[in-house]
Amino acid sequence: MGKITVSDVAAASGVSRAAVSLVLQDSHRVSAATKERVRQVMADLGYVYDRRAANLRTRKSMIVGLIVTNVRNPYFAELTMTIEQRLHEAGYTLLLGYSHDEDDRQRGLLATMTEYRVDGIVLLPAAETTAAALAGLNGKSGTPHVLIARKVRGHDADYAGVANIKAGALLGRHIVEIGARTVAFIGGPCGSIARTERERGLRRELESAGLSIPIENSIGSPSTPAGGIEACEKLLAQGPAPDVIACYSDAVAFGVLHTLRERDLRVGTDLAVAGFDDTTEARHQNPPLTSVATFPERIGDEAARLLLGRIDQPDREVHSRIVPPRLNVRQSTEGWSPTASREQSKKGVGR
Amino acid sequence: MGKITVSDVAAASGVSRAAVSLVLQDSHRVSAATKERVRQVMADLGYVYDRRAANLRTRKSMIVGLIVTNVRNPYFAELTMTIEQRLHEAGYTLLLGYSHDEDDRQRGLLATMTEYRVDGIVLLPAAETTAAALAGLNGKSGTPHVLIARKVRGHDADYAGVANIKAGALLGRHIVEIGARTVAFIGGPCGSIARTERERGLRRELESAGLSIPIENSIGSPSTPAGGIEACEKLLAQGPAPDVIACYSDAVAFGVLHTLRERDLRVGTDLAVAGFDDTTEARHQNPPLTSVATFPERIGDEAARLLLGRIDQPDREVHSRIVPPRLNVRQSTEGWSPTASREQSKKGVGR
DNA sequence: CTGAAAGCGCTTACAG
DNA sequence: CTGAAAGCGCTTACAG
Repeated sequence: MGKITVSDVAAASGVSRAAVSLVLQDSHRVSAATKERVRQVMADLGYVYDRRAANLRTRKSMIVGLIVTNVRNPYFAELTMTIEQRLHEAGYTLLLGYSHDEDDRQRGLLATMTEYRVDGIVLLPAAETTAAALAGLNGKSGTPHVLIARKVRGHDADYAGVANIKAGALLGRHIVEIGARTVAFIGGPCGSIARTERERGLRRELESAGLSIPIENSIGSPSTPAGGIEACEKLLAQGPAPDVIACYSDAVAFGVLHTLRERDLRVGTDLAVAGFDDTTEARHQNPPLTSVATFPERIGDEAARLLLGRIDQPDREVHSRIVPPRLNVRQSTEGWSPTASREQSKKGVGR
Repeated sequence: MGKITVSDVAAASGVSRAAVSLVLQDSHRVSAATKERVRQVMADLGYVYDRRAANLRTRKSMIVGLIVTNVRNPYFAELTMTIEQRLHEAGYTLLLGYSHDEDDRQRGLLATMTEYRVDGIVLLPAAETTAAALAGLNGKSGTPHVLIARKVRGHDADYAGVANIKAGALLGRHIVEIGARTVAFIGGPCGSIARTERERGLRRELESAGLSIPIENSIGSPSTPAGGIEACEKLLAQGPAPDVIACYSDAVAFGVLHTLRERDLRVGTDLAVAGFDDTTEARHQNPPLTSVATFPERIGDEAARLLLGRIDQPDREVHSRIVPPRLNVRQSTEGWSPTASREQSKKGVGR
């Protein structure tokens, strides 16, 4: 009943412990006959390999840490799935933690993973992460790691993410093209680089056409439907709805659509709404939601590739992989036009 | 640059390795002064505790394995988040794997986790899991584990899940009450216990009111929006839409809503649609979706509790925690009535 | 192709 | 309160 070890297997099959270890690794230094015999003994005894011991000895762990803020967000769920898939293919198992966007929690998870001597870490940084909090990862006893989706100012590390300024600009141009005059940018964590960059791209294109987003029309929130509802209500409380509500993410947009429905504002007619990420749910909305695709599978893929590369060559130069976004136009903006909207106003709808 | 170990710390602080170990555990057998000195040395040297070595020695791991099929499904995402939270609070770290509903993959993950000597495993079994595939978990060198969401026929283990028959019955009664005559049950993995049970409860209530679900109106699919679209198209190809489409899950229902919209069938007027799980998205649909809540947070909570109990007492009797479901009625069924629907048919809408 | 010995980095009695 | 010794279960040169 006590755990069976290589020693037990060695004794029962009449070979040395080293020989058993070689069988475990399917070494060609052991005859086929011996291998078979030893394996039979293992099966009979119910031997189970102990990777912890093996890893301690070989100084590898074949474990990678994955820290994300939250997986209720389908975008992060997709990212997580892809990364697990790629690292699994490379023979790694994942140690998982959710930071809930809390710096303390993230710090604890990083410490734990370091103490387990993971071979590498994939980190989607909590919103307020400082370079100081990650400094330990780059020190002499650091851990190979890659940041995803959010960069951390002042922290030099491999990074995979989407071109957020470009993403904002794509939507900005589209807004100009449909002839909108008034625009709001809603949702997303206020300080975050991703939000800042999307807004910057958006404003750049709008301004080149003489449009702008009044400061009170840029409203942050958590990147969730609930956040979208809250931000949208704040926006509508300020005055008449703008021509376009650009949402930080599809998740936010879902909440916005909900709120607008409750107010009997017809999306795609009375006003236009768009999101970012292009989740599956976006095209299943009513009306289907215009969204800027940010390709979590590709980002996950690049992140896994970067990490494997760095584990292999810890001292190589730092790389960034920036995935280009794509605008997918759907009914939620396509249906809107300045005329249609103005007619509505005349009929008194829209307020 | 070579890794700093307890020996290095001991040498640098002039105490024995045992003493350093005791400091690490904050033992009262070491004086405060010594502790402070040793800790200072650790900080100066950049010492990082090696949990693998410690765990090897103490024969614990403080790691729990979590295997779920997929986390794109928001229901599973919520379950995962809750379990991580509870186990984290209890001091455990999670080893994660996605089975993608594949038996082979699941088998591999279970083997890996066993080899890492996890203290326990939380398993959301792949759809086709057999008792034989899990037999190893119950053997003499087994691992404490708990099954969630899906039972496995013939495998005796702790289990946390929702009362699926009851859930089906709740929806069945509601369907009878709104006066529907024709019903379909759409989506969900065909062989699975969850689907079978939800359908059984549904049929029981319908039959007690003289209604039934024709065999060709029970159509399986993956539990995703895409699965819902596929199953719904199959259903509509067979003839006129039924009064009610009961969907295996909200995920399936989202696909069904999408398909019905494309066919210009008005949900909540021409016909009724309902789902299971009551995800946040359900109440943000247009119209808001009637759904039977299945409380993933509560199931995750119970699962964590069961696992911790079993890790503590490996030989205790097997427990099941069955969470009662709740029906949340919304516009997608509430708006429908036999009359409204009949008027539609006369106008030629609905085909 | 095989065996005896050392060691990965920790903890735990045990004796002082 | 501290130290010397053994050991967790594996692998890796090294010598045969």
